[in-house]
Amino acid sequence: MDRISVFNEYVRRKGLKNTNQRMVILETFLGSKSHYSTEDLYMKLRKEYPKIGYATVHRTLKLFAECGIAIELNFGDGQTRFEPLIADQHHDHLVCTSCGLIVEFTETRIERLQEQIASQYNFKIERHRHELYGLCSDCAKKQG
Amino acid sequence: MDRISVFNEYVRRKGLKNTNQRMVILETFLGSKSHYSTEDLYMKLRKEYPKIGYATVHRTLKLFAECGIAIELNFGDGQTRFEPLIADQHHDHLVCTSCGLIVEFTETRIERLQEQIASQYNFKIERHRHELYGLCSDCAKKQG
DNA sequence: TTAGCTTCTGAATGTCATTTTCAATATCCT
DNA sequence: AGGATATTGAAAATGACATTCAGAAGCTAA
Repeated sequence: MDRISVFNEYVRRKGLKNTNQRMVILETFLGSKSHYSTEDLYMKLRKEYPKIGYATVHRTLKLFAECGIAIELNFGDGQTRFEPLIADQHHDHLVCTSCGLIVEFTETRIERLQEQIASQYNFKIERHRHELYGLCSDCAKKQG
Repeated sequence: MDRISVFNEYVRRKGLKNTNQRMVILETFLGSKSHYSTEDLYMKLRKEYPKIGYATVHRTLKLFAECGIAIELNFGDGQTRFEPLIADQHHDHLVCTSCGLIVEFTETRIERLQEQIASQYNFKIERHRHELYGLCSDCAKKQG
């Protein structure tokens, strides 16, 4: 089931309504590989739909996270970012602390070790966050 | 060098001053295993030192992070927490999403894999964040 | 020790992302 | 279509964090 269907399904099940704004936001959100903050997406949408409200964008992004087609990311810069999520395609992030570049990685060996740790402590893991912060190759060159 | 000395050293080197409030905050901060938010520590201190200000607690915690005797943690609940840090004793966290329990873990195999990933992408890692979210054994029992 | 300079403190205020409110509007169901 | 209910967008509220400022306290040199 694609993400648009997942969203529609969720909206129906919850007795919510399917509005133009939500569709427009969804399409724009899915049609990019970016990690949008509310601000980012709002600015992008405003070019084509000047009447759209900031609060609507924000509420809709939260809704995406709620229904599982997006996840909230928080890299500690005081801005929550939202990332379109593909079912069963988990990944983690490398974040350049200089230019803000975000690179995704997956490492199944780490995932397995996580499970071991969880069972050691009798935790039932729901999700995790794993971020590596440092300089990307370009910034490392520039800044020594 | 213990953490009090590290702090005093830092204060001296930076031309800052050694005040009563800072000492009181430092002692309380180090004398607990908690992961304090500014609010938490402020409330705790207030019992014994009612005149201490929120801003002072907050500024001092930032100072601890600055001089390396604490790190800022962010578990995505909108509150920055500060953790007393022991030099060379890095660890990551298991966080119970139900009761808020925080358990620390270390796993050198994961650390090694991280380094491999970083070099794959030509990143120069400065720090990382690795958190596993889920239910602790108690909450898992209670909530099924 | 004191004078004099600098930093610190605490209360108040500012800032910024996010959330809520509310009246007008749009959607959905029958 | 009619009517109940959710949504929208502008504005205001919230909450964590940061800054300001005047008075207080720490530091340094003589």
